[in-house]
Amino acid sequence: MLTITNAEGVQLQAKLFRGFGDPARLNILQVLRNGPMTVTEIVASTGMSQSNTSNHLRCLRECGLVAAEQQGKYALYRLSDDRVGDLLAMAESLLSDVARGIYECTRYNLPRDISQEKV
Amino acid sequence: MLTITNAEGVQLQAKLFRGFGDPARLNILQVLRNGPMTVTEIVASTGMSQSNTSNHLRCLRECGLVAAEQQGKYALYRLSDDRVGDLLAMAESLLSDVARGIYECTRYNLPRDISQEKV
DNA sequence: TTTATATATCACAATATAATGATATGATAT
DNA sequence: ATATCATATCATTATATTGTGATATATAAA
Repeated sequence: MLTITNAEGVQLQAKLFRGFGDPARLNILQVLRNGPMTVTEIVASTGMSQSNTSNHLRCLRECGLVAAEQQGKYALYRLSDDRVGDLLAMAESLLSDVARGIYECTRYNLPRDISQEKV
Repeated sequence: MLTITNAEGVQLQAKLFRGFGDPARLNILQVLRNGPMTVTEIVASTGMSQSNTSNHLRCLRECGLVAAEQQGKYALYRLSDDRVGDLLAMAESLLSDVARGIYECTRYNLPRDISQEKV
C-alpha cells in the first residue's frame, strides 16, 4: 500500500503543478493536445532545441503527464490522461479572468534590475 | 482590449501554474479551501514563518489566486474563485493515479548527492 | 502616548531550475 | 559494416526562486 502523509501530498501536488509551471513544458503539453507526436515533430512545433525538448519530455514522462511509445526509431508522445487536458482547459478559463493579475505578479519573474549595478 | 499572443498566453499560463507549483503556496491554498483565514491563522496552520507566508501571500494575491480584505488590524484571505479549488481537486484526482510517477520524477528536485563531495 | 499585535517589505544567502553544447545510444538504410 | 537519422544523457553555466532576519507600517489596547 502506498501511504501518503499530508506533507508528502502537498509536495507531490506541487511537483505535479510544476510539470505545468514552465513555459517550455507547457508548450509541449499544449502542442500534444492536438494528438500524439514524435519528438522531431514536437521540436518543430515548439522551436525548442532537441536536447532541451528531450530533457523536458523526460520530466513530463516521469511525472506521469505524458506517455511515450517507441515506434521503430521514433518515440511517439501523448498526454497520459484526459485530465491533463482538462486541467489545461480549466486553467485557461481561470486565466481569462485573472490574466491582468498575473501580468502584475511581481515577487518572482522580475526582470533583473541592472540600472544600479557596478561596472 | 487586452490582446494576448500565443507565446504570451503560454507564459501567463505557466505563471498561473507556478502559483500552484510551490509547496509553500500550495499549502496556503489548501488551507484556504476550508474557508477564509487571517495571516496569523495561516501561519499557525502551515507552520511557516510570518515573513515567508506574507511573501507567498503577496505572490498569490498579485496572481489573482487569493483575495484579501482588511478587517481592522487583520487581513482576511480567501481563494479568489471557485475554479482555484476545482483545479486543486482535479489535480488531486489526477495525482491519485500518477502518484508513483511523480515520486520517481528525477530531472528536478533531486536530493543533492554529497557522497563524492570534497572535504 | 507608549506598548503590543498584525502584517508587509526588502536585501541577502542558499538553493533549485533551465538552456546549451558535446556526446552517447540505438534503429534503419545503403 | 558504415553512415545517417532520432532520441537520450550529462556536465556546465546562467538564471530564477526560496527562505531568513531585520525592519517598517499600521491598528488597537493599556
